[in-house]
Amino acid sequence: MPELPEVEYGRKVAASVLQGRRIVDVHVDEDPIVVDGVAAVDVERAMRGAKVSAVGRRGKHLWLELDRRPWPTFHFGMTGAFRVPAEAPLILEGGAKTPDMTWPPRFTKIRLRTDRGAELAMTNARRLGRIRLGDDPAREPPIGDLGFDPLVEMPTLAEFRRRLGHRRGVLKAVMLDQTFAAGVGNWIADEVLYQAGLDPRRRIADLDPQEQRALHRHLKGVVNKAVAVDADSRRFPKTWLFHHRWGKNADARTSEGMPIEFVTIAGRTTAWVPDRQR
DNA sequence: CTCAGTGTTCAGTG
DNA sequence: TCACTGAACACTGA
Repeated sequence: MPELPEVEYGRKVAASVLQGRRIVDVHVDEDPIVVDGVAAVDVERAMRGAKVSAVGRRGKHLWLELDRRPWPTFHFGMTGAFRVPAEAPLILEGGAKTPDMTWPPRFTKIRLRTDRGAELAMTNARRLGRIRLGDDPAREPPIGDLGFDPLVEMPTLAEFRRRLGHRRGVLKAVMLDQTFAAGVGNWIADEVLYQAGLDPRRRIADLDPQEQRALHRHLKGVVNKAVAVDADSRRFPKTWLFHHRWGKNADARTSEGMPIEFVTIAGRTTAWVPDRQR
């Protein structure tokens, strides 16, 4: 459940179960997603019996704020989600055609239960996710190294321009850089550049003030809108590129009938509309 | 059998 | 130092 809006939805799901509750039982799989010399039992020990005051998020990272240290942190990688029973996942994992409503769901890596009997699971089909422990995760790497979070700490236009001034690279690469804007991933980067009317191959240093303003406005706009609808893509505006970018069809077109091009930039498939992006 | 994918990191090059 | 590329990680279905 990769980008900022999907992770924010995961934060809300976890908070709905955990906030103010005590974790009475937890099972963590011994799996490569548990890293940095941490064993599954270490994560279990950190969580079992602890009371959760809040679920934090910055960019694509989540953590549990407990009444003792260390705190567990979570990253979903290319796939993954926090799940609760009887609630359909936001994104289908493992190439599923229909929502997996079994419990525990396929690809579960962590399961826990609270003093109210509520359950939460973390899934991670492709196992590129990460679980760590930290004494103050928001300030330690990797979370401490992140740039601004566009949902909760979107800079003013003046500050945004100042930060752009420190960057070289092409637009798409800068948008994907987590030390610039935390939580922007492949589809958000493309959506923002599409709405801002900017060619993803352009150099950041070549933007004029109006183009900088468009980038600022649409970054804020796309993230806020996606979060406002709980990252449910069926409720994204019909005009968004998002609805037409998947599958890499040679004849893919926007809602206005403009052809969509697919190129690789910064190592990622980039969907853009030459008729609209300069 | 091959390939790509809503992500990150690391080694190597310029 | 910085920008950039390609590979690696890991899994699944088209």
